[in-house]
Amino acid sequence: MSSPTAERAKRADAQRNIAAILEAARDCLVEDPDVNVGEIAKRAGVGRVTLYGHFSSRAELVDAVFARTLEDSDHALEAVDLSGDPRAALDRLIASSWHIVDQFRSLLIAAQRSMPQERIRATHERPLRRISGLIARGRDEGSFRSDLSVEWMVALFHSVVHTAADEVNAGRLTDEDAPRVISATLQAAFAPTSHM
Amino acid sequence: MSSPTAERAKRADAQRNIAAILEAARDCLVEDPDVNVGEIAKRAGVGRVTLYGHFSSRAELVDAVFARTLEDSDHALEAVDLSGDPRAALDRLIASSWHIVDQFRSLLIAAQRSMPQERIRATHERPLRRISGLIARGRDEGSFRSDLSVEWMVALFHSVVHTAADEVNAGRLTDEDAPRVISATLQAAFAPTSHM
DNA sequence: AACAATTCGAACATCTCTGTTCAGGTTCCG
DNA sequence: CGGAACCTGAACAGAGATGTTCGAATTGTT
Repeated sequence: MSSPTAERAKRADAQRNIAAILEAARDCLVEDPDVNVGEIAKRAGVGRVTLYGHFSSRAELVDAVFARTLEDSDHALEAVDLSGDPRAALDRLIASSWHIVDQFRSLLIAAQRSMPQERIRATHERPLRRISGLIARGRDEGSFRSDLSVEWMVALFHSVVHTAADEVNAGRLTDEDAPRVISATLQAAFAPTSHM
Repeated sequence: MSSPTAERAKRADAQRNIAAILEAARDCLVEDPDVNVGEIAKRAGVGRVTLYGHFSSRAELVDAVFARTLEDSDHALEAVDLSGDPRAALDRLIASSWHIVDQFRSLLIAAQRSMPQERIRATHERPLRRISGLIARGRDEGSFRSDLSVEWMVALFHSVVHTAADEVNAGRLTDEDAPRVISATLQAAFAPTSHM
């Protein structure tokens, strides 16, 4: 039954350990982007050697955690209704994106230190497309300005949400205020220019 | 003549070397925030031991380079006329800040990896005050919106300029377009809300 | 029960970087 | 010119981290 190329299914305990390692790695990396492999193994309740048996290098582990997190995030974003008035949709997207970014800010830093830029970008592709799609539609319908490139507006979206996360982290902004502030900023930045 | 607390003046060759090290360190850190001490010494045309004779640790050297760069930047910003229409002043400030941030983006990363957050913030104090002052005045005069905190607007200023630098670095924005895009973004984000 | 897959810790090999020591040479400064 | 300050390269010590090897024990699968 097993095709020549298909690897034999892992044993149950191996699968459990892999899952535990991924979960522990995510937790550890969120706390400290420079956490070492030993710490991750310990938190996963597993020997360091076992970890290396499943992930041949630290970079590979970080990549796996990062990719999986982006997948999860994209799945969460799938539930957001992006139809209707683009401005309202933008607010909904902000509300949902905010917590995700805030939560995994440190994980992104870890990724930036061990993964090539293109790989990080590629991993972001699907969530990026959601934002990009909404912005493009908003422009077409005249709800958003057209004198700035979609790419820039996407970058701005990212940037503003991230900045809010940093400000919360620094104690200069509260958790509850963040979505409102982000929204007030982006809605103004995206609005069509009056004098055209 | 030398007071008890005053250190004896360094010898001329020592002063030259210190200057060479600072300059080399700035160049190296701009190219690679993780550059090692040996590389910096080599570029300064000096032995590693000599470097450690003047800076007792890598962190101290990074701090010195960073502080000096911020000083230089602040001095450059001093020439910018921040009086008159706040909107026009903002544009002038953007034009001047843009190149500085673009140039020393990598240096900031190096600082973030070896200096405590408060120290980085403290080093930014003077340039930060310029921005903050302009924004406050613009708000008072009704040129800028008042429904967002000055702190947030300052953070946004930083963030947008930085994002532009990243986008240029990634090839998604050209060097010449950057100031215009930054300005178009910030002016919109700072403008008073119409429906108040 | 038997076999293979998996795990374990401890030890090992390496690498890279930081920071120090030393002994001898060079440069400055009065 | 004489002494102190300074520089030098090489070598050393040490901290961490990654990744590997080993033999023995354990656990899943059939």
